[in-house]
Amino acid sequence: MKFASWNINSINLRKETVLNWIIENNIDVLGLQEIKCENEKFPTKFFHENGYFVEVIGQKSYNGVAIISKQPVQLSNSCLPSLKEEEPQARYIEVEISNFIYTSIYVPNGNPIDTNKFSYKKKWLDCLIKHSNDLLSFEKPVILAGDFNVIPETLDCWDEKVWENDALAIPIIRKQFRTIKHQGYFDAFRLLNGNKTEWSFWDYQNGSWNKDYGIRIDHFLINSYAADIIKNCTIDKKPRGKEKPSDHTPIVIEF
DNA sequence: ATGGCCGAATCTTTCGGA
Repeated sequence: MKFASWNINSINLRKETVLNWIIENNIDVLGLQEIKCENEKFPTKFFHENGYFVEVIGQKSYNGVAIISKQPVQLSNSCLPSLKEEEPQARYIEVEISNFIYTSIYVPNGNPIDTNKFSYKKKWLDCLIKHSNDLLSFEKPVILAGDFNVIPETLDCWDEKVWENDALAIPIIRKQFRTIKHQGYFDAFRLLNGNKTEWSFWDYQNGSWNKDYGIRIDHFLINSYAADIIKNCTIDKKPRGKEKPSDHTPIVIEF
């Protein structure tokens, strides 16, 4: 069973790219972030016609998450439960599929750090900490997948100095990411690949792709039931080098 | 970071992203 996650930066601009990639790579379940459209504007029919099921939590212009799958999934959450009353942004979808719990997560960026965007990120991560802990009560594999907007450690970016005061790497945010892990989750990429340095995002600006100025901010955090059966975890950097790419490249996990 | 982009919508600018 192969799962993937991809911040696609507009699904309507890149629906063919997504379809071709999941077919070529034999992906069973794909979580998308930054679809940047409302539910009605999602290319649901396009994926149905090509044999895939779709679950969408969209919003106008920004954010938005979705799940595309070969088999039908059961929607278990369309928002972080403790944020439900006050959350206007589409950043979380959770499904059950063939004994797995799978998510597509889009954590707020949080910059600049002296604004309410940063406090919103901290609050959002606190709600994710709580919910991820609740998910550990299920005695089955749980995969928290998505764009966490967190550079977990120094070796996850091309130059630590550039990021040291950024909302993606500042100590308090890294600590929240570690708190999720301490509760009972593993960073699947680290678990399988040791200290390998690979990136999942390269900025459109500054010629970052050509200079390989990247960061690793897209992650799979998996519980012990998932760690028991994991086969591999990779970052497929090829899509980032193609025409009209997203600024993120997909990550893949296999069981 | 010499400086360099890209997407949706408000559409020849603005805002958000990382």
